[in-house]
Amino acid sequence: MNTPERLPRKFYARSTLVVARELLGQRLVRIEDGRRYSGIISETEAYIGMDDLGCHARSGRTPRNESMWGPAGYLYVYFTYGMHWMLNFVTEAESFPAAVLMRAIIPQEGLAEMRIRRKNKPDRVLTNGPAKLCQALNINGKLDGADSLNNQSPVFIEKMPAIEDQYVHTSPRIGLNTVPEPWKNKPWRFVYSPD
DNA sequence: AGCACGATTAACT
DNA sequence: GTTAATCGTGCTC
Repeated sequence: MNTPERLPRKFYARSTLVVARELLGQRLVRIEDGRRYSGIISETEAYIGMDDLGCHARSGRTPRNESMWGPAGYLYVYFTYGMHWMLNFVTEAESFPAAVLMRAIIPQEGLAEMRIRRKNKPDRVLTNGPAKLCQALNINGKLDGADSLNNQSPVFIEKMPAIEDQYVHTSPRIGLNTVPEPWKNKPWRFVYSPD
């Protein structure tokens, strides 16, 4: 069986909405101590530029959101709610701040270790949230600003067959409680529902 | 220096 | 359905 290729940088250097849609069905991989932990991406959200008032880039370039201005395919990992990490892949042209948030994956490899990291919660809630998948894959701020296309990268995405539109739906982004319209209800969340 | 709140989660009623 | 946990960040004074 062939080793899947990683998505090329050109994949990420496009419209964030297209990248967020097409990342559904692709395989998120975390390598740690030579072991693989992975899952199929099943939920994403797009955050697009300084004009998007739901995006961290809205308040300009700061140490926290610096990675969003970097090259496509780099990681933007940030800390929130005093306890949670979130994983994003940077998109579009360098110096344009945009990224796709990983909101859920369907676990594939490394389930046993994921269960331990997730406190033996039921499998159905192992990686069905942005902070949950970071916990299961042990993703934290040390990975912020890393290039997922570097050969040594411990986090990257492997190419898998595209998902048909029939299995995809969109909705407003989650958790933007105090974000004004029209940004609050932009249908920039993408969900892959198999079956 | 102080403060309000967050791209959430888990544990409640 | 509601709410506590928990603290870095950005904004105001």
